[in-house]
Amino acid sequence: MFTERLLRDKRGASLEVNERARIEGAISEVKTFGPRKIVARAGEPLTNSTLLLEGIMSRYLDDRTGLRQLVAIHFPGDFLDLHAFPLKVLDHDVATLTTATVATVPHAEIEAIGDEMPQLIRKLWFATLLDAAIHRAWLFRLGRLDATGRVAHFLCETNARLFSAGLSDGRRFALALTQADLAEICGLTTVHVNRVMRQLREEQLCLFRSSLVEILDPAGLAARAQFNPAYLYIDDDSQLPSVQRPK
Amino acid sequence: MFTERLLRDKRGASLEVNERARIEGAISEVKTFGPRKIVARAGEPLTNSTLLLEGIMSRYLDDRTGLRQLVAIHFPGDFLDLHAFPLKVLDHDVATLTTATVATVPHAEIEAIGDEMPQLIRKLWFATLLDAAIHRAWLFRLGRLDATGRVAHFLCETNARLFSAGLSDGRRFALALTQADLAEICGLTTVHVNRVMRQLREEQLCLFRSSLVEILDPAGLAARAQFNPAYLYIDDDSQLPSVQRPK
DNA sequence: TTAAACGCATGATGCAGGTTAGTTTCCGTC
DNA sequence: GACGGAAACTAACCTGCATCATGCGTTTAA
Repeated sequence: MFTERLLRDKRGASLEVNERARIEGAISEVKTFGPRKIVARAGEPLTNSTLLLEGIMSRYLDDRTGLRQLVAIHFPGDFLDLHAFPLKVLDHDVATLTTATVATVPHAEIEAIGDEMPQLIRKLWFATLLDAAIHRAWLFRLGRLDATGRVAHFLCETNARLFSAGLSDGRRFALALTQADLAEICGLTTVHVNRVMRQLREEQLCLFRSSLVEILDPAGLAARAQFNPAYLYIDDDSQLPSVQRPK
Repeated sequence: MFTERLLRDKRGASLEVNERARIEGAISEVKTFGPRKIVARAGEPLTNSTLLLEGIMSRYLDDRTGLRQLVAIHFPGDFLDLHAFPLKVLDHDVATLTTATVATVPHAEIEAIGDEMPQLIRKLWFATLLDAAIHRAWLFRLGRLDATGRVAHFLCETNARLFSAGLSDGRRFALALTQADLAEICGLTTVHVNRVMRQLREEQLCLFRSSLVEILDPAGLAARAQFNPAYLYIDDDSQLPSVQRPK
């Protein structure tokens, strides 16, 4: 039950029953954090990794003046600091955004899995590379899209990820983030995110109020965002909007 | 000899003699590409990964109008598409920037290494996560630094990476990139990169002409860039400039 | 029950960086 | 030594987003 969303519908990396059992057996603890709590700090040696069961968490880097840039956002089913297993020490902080429930997996257990089940280790490797692919999409977003495109791209991505986790119907989903969070994701100011949201609303592309996102025009939003979900490696993404669906 | 720079001086992941031998034995082919050649395209299934021996290569995403965003740049010693082993298909293009010599490693060989040498697979995993850590630093760069900071940050990072590969003395290094390349890395226009380079020159921080970078004021440049090399996981980075060296 | 804090909304103003349109310098090659 | 093509560099203009400020409704906590 803890792993039902882990790698769900991920191309070529979905977990077998025995693999899920092995990971569930490796869990040492399940706990809940309040909202906006720091879970791990950059530079601190880690001996466990964290599987997110419920809530939203983030990974971020702060600049000298305290301005924050999120480098990743995580939803239920994400193994959010699995990369701490090979790296041992992280280069960023990890925190909750909402109240969040997590399962803890000791690195010693992952090490054992490496010896016992090479195929499963490869799937965990895959999971960390999926995060890297998302990093790359974020780089494109920050480097080449304007403010409206960035927010639209994030909303398309989030819809796709939550859809694949069974948490979006493809158009509507709960998202307990503030406009300030969006700003820290998209490299903008809160003020400007507010203007962008109004614009998306006025163009009848998307609504976002009281923690609910409603995509009115999936194709239009994807076009505005130049969004193509290929980088999410979802098994069947044909139901998801995309700028162009090649082949 | 092909692996002398691979994971060199990387914290806790340097290769043992037998591990290097295993990887060298896995190389199926060594070849050279001309400058600005596409080596792999997004969406294309791959059965080999590529170890860069000489030259500079890039990974990038293009937008609808052809504007390009580099998501990674690679120097000798980098295993530049090792992530293609678990992922099988890439989400971005791979190309040379200069003439480049590469060694090809079939995925079947990596698979075999997984069964034989779990420790070595973990180091290869580490190598892909190092790329992800660099992605995160690039996200910070694009999201929170101004144009001058971005270019300064890239130059500090490149100095550190080349230093760790034995290709920079810590202040001066060869870098056969154009200002247009810098623009595609930093999410700027070539015109603006040119302005920034002049500014760095006038502030006596850094020179870049005829493919040679000379850092005049390492501490000043690092400060302008808010650069801290921790994310590069270099064994001993104490000789590298940094904004603040904690502890 | 009030006040403080937070999230959202909107307006005015300024500047960093984009855009367009060049010129200049440095190549290699015929 | 003339030609062509890239890369580097410059200048004039314009705009998207940051910055600063203010108000308002709603939640939190004292």
